[in-house]
Amino acid sequence: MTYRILIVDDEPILTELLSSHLQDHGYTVSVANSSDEALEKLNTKPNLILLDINMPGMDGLELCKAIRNHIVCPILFLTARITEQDKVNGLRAGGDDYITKPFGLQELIARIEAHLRRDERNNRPPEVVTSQGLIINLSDRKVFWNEQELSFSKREFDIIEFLSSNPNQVFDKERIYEAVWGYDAEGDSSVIKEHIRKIRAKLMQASGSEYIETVWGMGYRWKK
Amino acid sequence: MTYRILIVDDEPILTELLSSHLQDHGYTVSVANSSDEALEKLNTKPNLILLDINMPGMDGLELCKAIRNHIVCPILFLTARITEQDKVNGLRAGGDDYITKPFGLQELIARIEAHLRRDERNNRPPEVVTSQGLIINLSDRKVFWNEQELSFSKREFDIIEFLSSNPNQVFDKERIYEAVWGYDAEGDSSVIKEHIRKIRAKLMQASGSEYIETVWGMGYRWKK
DNA sequence: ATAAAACTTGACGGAATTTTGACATTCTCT
DNA sequence: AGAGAATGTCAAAATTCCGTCAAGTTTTAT
Repeated sequence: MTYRILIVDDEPILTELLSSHLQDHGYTVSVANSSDEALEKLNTKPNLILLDINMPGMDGLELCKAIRNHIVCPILFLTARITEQDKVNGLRAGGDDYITKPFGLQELIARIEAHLRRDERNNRPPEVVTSQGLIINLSDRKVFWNEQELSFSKREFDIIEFLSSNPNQVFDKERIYEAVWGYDAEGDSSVIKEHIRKIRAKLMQASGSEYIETVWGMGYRWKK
Repeated sequence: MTYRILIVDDEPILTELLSSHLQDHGYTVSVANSSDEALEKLNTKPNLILLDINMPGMDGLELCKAIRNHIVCPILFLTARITEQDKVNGLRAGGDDYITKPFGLQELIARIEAHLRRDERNNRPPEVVTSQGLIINLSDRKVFWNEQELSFSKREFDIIEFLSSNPNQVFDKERIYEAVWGYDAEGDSSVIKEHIRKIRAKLMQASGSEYIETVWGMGYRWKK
């Protein structure tokens, strides 16, 4: 899953820097240089918002409240101020965290990740059930065939998770590789056929049926 | 346990009356006569909030949403209105119940108690009991194996608390480190395997069984 | 102040996983 | 049918990860 982040700040230099840095970390980034623009860009359905608290026109705090009327996602304030009162005001307006300028990019990334994870944990459906008694529990990362638990390695489970969460769709090896290894991973996506083999063997041994179908020349698909 | 109740209403006469009545029933009461005051008084960590829906300035519904961004507790609306639409609006804003004015004090107490009871059931497990006689008391920070108390250091207990509160889920070392040390802590999350080792040794010595499972390449999980 | 306990660090070996590459098989198209 | 490309199989190599220990540092208790 690749996350979308909306940056709201009126300093183009800063937004430019942040944007490219976040993109390097695999995020999809939208930028708004004004409050109005920010409200428009909410339709990109960001997973997280970085919000400069000092903005001309509508204040960052006001904007925060306005945003809260539309979507639910973590909102992190970027600010030079740091008084306790500011903090209270920000949280009161519906913000989730404060990051004071100047901040390290590492810290920024760490906080973003923390909030995204927390947010994700709050609204993740716990499990996916597929045909004929095979249960894939995504939060526990366990797979059951009837009462029996099947054991999969990390990569194997990640591939199962990706495919079974998007049943009946065909994904080529590059796509799967990107989803599981990461967009910037270097390496040969031909490893996948080996992992697929292992997965198939385990599933077949336990259940006696095929869950992953090869679509020749196109990729693989999870049958449902 | 004595519960804290926050009353939010702009009519001093009413708040005065309610306050003394609730105090007679053993509750600790805070009063806010405006929305701003209400938000400030959230730091008293009320267990329940009585909220007048008709308030000057920020509307009761808005206030309710704002409160919801900060704490989780039952919110009961006090209102003269009673249309179905109002009810829907209120619940949508995050309210838990409606009490229409004028109301009997007995009824009020009854509803408050009902909600407190329900709330307590929902999110205050004072202790976690896991398989075979192991008891983890989170509020006292003590662990028992049958009658015998086991001793854990702070870090050890923190890790046990985090894992056992989220049984069966797998957390990688970074995630555990973040949860226990804090998301902005610097340091090497590899310390965790050493703490895990200590925890396992103590639990094994006392109970003879494994509670923490290693999921290779993914992290650790509390078996339940 | 001193001792004890808790916490952290780094290194090592072994174990499980992941990757690689050679080769076999299957499929598509002519 | 046969060439070429894509996929499947297998075993060995490379890598990553975990458990353990010993030693150093910090914190807490006496």
